Amino acid sequence: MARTQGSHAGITGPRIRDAALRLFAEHGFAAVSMRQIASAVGLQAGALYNYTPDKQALLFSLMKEHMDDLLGDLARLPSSASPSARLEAFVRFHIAFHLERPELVFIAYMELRNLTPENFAVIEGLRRDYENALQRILSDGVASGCFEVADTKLATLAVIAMLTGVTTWYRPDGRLSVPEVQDLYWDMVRKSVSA
Amino acid sequence: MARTQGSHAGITGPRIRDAALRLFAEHGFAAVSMRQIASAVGLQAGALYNYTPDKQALLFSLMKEHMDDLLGDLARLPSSASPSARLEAFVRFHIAFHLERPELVFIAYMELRNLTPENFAVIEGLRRDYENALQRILSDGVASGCFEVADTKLATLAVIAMLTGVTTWYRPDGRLSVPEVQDLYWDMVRKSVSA
DNA sequence: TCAATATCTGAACGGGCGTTCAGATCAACC
DNA sequence: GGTTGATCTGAACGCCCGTTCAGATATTGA
Repeated sequence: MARTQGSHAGITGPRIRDAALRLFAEHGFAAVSMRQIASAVGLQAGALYNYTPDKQALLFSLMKEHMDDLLGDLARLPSSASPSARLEAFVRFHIAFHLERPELVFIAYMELRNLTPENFAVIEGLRRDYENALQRILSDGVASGCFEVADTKLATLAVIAMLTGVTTWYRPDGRLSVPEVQDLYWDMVRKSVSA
Repeated sequence: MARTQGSHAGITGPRIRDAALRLFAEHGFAAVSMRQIASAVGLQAGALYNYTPDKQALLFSLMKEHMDDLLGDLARLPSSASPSARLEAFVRFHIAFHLERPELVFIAYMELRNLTPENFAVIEGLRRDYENALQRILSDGVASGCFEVADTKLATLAVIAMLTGVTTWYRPDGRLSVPEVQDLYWDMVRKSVSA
């Protein structure tokens, strides 16, 4: 027998993932070469193919894991509270989650068109699951009379777009802390769907 | 003497611009080659260089003209009305303008990182001018008591992000007309900044 | 009609691309 | 300590890249 697992596989794999994440976020998927990724990890390009079947799979796995994390964490939010409390929890969660991983968020939004049609369909389905979770909250709130929203689908997309925009300007060393940002966005969202 | 102007220049130039616009929007700047653009216009790649010094200038001119159009049209909105009326006009204008040119909007948001630092600074400056116009409206409204906004800078970015998101889902043959979309977004924005 | 010149072609330049693979290297188990 | 197999190198494959430019082509003013 020999090694049951590659001795470096457990280290090199994540390092490749991190390098690809950083480079894709900075320059874009199409503008980053496998040789650049390999160089960032201290490898030759060929060695990458011990860890990914091809460049496309590298992008897809980053986006897929990101969406799985997003939906997994979302599912842990309390679902029995009032629509207003659930909406507040959603807003605060969305902001915190996205600010914790700006590079993944950037990739997940910008590189959709670089996915193969099959991979795109998978990510798009997960994205829709996420949107549906918010739409459910808004619908419940409208049904119970605590929200007044003319079109829950449009409101869902509007709220998500507004919240996700935080990643384009927030800086950890900036004027506002994360809780302050959460408070400010929650105040706007709360009013925008209020009766 | 000979031709005072190239007989095709007035036709080929815009055709190159349009092809580049379409291809950049569909595949991304980095993923589109000069040969693809030339082929879409029925030329060899070398001929493009009669119309643009290089690929970067092609991207920059698209984005620069887009921002100039945006700011030019914005300046035509009435500026003497009440903050509330000015905000409504801004919201309706932003939606209509962006839905009329989804490809340019897409490029202007997605390809910023493919600009040279100098070109990026120019576009970023114009973008800030646009944001400042909205922030002025919000500040005036806060000063006159008709708006209640805790942080006008954050609210500015939040509103723009929310409105621009319309381009990611709106389809001309979809469920909602442009005026309906404008009404729905204006309703949400109005409430989100209300006192 | 013909000279002038705007426009375009076609080939070339040096270089980088994603991917493959034979063989070198090296760590873990017997 | 030798064997095994995971890991990696280095070279190669065919192809495409942005850009340049000499020369062909096309159109207009004279």
